[in-house]
Amino acid sequence: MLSRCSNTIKKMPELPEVETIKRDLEKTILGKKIVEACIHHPAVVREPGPAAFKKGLSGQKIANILRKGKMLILELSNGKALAVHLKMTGQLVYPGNAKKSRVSFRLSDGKYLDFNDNRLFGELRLVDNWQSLKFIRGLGPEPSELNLEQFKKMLAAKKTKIKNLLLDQTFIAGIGNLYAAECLFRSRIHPERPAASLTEKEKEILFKEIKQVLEEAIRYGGSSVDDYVRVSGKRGEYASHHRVYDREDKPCLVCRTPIKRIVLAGRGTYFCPKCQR
DNA sequence: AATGGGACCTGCGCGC
DNA sequence: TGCGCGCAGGTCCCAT
Repeated sequence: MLSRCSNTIKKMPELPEVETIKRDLEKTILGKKIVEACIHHPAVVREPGPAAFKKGLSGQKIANILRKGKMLILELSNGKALAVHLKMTGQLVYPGNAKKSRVSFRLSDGKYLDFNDNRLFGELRLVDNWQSLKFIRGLGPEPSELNLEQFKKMLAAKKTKIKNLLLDQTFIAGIGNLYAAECLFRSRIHPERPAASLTEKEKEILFKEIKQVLEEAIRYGGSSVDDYVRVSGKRGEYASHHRVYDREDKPCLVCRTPIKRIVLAGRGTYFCPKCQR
């Protein structure tokens, strides 16, 4: 039997974590100017080239900060935007030390905003028009902007497994592997159920749980399982509220049945085989 | 057309 | 004790 310790699990920031970072950034760096971008590892700068990236950022005020799904957008005073995707191990830390960062931004207050990213999956893009980014254009609706009727319509005729659908950013924005597991557990829905097979009642419950879990996680500052930290470097406090994620073989918190782990869409999927049908 | 799997990466736990 | 393998996951891309 494979056993996984919880600290081997890498978890990327999902909607609640990125939203927490967005709010932290609003409190700390909004309105400040980027004096200089120091690129320590060019791989994370996806567009444009390093020179144009530095030039386009230099002297620009951070005018507005938005989140779209798991993507952060920093709108700049020159009309361009810095789009940031943290992927799995990306972090934005302020004030940083500019030492282990992939890119650090020296701000007008003399401090650094560090972009850290062990695994180099993260993406920084300086663009003229963030709305036209392919990822943004493909994004499904934000859970918070969705009503029940729309959600029901979206599920209709979908034969895909419900878990896979929740992970699909073009279907709904911001849910990742951890929150998909938590939402389905609380809704008592088996992750492999074809989406369209959910009863009206189940669709209502799932809709409600998605909103509730995400809101709750935001209130706790997100889930720090491994790499995710808040802008201050502090951990999010939601992980202790997880009920099913990363609990393989541990007793279900409702019925004591051992939690099962299967692989769906290449992702570890945790569920209670008794509660979730 | 929808679905699935590999690539991209690195750090860490575990097995030998 | 030490080393190397396999796994973790979001998104893109390609094959079926």
